Amino acid sequence: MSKIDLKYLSKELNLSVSTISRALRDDWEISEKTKIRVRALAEELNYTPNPYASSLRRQSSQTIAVVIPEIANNFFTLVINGIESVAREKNYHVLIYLTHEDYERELSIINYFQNGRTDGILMSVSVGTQDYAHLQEIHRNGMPIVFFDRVCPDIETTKIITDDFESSFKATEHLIKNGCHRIACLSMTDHLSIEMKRKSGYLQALAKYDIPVNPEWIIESTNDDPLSISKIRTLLTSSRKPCSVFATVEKLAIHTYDVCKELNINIPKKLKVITFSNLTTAALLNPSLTTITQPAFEIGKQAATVLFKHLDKKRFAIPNEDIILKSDLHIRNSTL
Amino acid sequence: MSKIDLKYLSKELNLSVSTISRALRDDWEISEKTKIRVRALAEELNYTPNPYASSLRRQSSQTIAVVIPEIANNFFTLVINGIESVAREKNYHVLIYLTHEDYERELSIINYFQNGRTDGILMSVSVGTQDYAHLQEIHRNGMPIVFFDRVCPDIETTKIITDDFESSFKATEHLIKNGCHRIACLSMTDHLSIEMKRKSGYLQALAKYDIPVNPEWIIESTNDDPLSISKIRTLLTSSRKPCSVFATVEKLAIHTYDVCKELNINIPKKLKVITFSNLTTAALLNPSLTTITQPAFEIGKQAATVLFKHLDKKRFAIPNEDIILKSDLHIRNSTL
DNA sequence: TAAATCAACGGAAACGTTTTCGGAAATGCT
DNA sequence: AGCATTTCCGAAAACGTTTCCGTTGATTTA
Repeated sequence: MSKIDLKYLSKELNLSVSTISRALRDDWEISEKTKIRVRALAEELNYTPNPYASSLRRQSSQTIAVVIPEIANNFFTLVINGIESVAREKNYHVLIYLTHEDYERELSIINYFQNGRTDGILMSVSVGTQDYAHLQEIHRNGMPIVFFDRVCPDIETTKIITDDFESSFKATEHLIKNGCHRIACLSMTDHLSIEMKRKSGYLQALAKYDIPVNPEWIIESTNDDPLSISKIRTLLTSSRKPCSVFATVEKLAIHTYDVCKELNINIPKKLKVITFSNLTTAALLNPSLTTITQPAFEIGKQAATVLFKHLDKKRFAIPNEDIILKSDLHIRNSTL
Repeated sequence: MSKIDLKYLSKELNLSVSTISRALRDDWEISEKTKIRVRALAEELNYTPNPYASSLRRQSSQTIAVVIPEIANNFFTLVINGIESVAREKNYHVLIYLTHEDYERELSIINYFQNGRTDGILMSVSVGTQDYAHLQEIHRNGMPIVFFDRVCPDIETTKIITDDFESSFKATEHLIKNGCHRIACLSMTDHLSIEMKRKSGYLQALAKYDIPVNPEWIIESTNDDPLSISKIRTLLTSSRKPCSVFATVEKLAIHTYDVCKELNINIPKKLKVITFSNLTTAALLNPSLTTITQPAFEIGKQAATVLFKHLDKKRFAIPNEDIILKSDLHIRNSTL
């Protein structure tokens, strides 16, 4: 096939290019009769408009960008599913960018967006970023952003989050009520909003039950897996070891399982484990894993919905508010 | 910020638009002195070219599309990671489209691509498609496609696959050698190339050991989870039940675990399970799951590499060949 | 020294849409 | 009938790049 564009259709039908264009967009200035003719031929030749010409002229790309730290992670894939479910309905396209938790990558990705490649951004910031200037700038320049889960609190936009403080509190309380007072907390970093909230939920629960805080049991890890594992190994072999672990991210709980297997530490007898996780196989693990599960699909859906509400009607400014969804606590054998 | 484009830069520097454009692309017709001036200002004002204008003019989008059945699946996310690792290096953007295993969706997605939105396609076909006309057509129209895992054999292009027949044969043989002759085979559909190969590996192994085939033990499922589960339940409660299960896809093995838990069937004592899977937690399951693991990241990397070899040099036609990577058999407790 | 080459840049067309503006024909109104 | 609307459509500008082609002044060549 040679390429078929509006010009070709117009030649074929003895109509002007503009008439064709309007007929296809169902403009009221075009008679029903010609609309039908045009549509018929367009259908027959399988005409599809050139998205770049269209985007250039309309100054809108019909595309949204999703910026996430990683993709081999059930939480984020479910979020993507949620986003995609509404993007598809709106006939938008979804660009996915991975920061790999790295600040430099995040920076260069955001820079890509300076010139209209995308109509809006849905984002979860990476652990590596401590400076939000790049986000501030692109937001100031008028690019709509909606954050989810790992948000940037200083930017005036909607953030879709979960009740991290409360569920961390509950999780820790759950461990305490099961008779465990020596609770370690495994987290990634201190710079993420969610990590801070989760940790303070943990601390608050300890405080409520007058349990002293042991700083050695508060582990801060990075994205470096071997390092995390060795930190966990050190923790579990120290003379003053904890009897349970509260992990703020799934990966650290999995590492804990690995280390326990290696060291022959029985879960839950010697160590109880609870974690934030969207693992589909949590119930099938040995032992089944107690999790705090975020409504990931719903998070993606809500984030996309807010963004599209703005994209549909530009007059609707994205409100500066937090939308807080509830996580579920699934009690399983790892905390028995 | 007002938008800064070539025109703005040209006004600012008293140069023509074309000179600016060429200076930024490091054209040899521009003197080093002006190049430096132009670059300096562009840098200072953080100029980024409008991708749509550029794509429209150059008739190339710097974008590749990845079409996969689903994303909440470790195999595909690892493939995406592989693809992204090379796309990033080439400064290409990655659009991701999900078919949800549905033929209609796949059709409409492929139709999106008729007009230059993407420079090439990396694809794994969905279980729902039995007619490849849409793929044939877009390929005939000159769109580069590279298939991976679930390929379309009739299209003359490169396909990145794994040694499905051999590893299925080995997997089945592994069960046989562990003393199990009543082996069921759980698969998704008969229409996918990989499913056929996996099943024939299974059949061939049975044949080698003179084990009769029991058609009731060859279950064909769909993407409908409840249906799959009920089929598995029926299988495991029938009077003539198998003593082991070979699953061609991860999800069916997980369903099997679920059903066994529900019915209190001990794995591996009453039922052995082996499956194709990229689950990160396979070793932590109860019992740990024996898997055939495909080199997913490498598959993505190779697929992207072949595509970019063509995109870099159009004279390099994508060869019509199969690139076969090896899967690994990880023997764990579920087949003890 | 005249012609030819060359380096460095500008003008304008082109990519395929969308949209503004305007105009001819058809229709409605008094 | 005469005028004002309305209906339907075409011409052309615009979106921001890239690239073809031309131009100018300087340098080289015969």
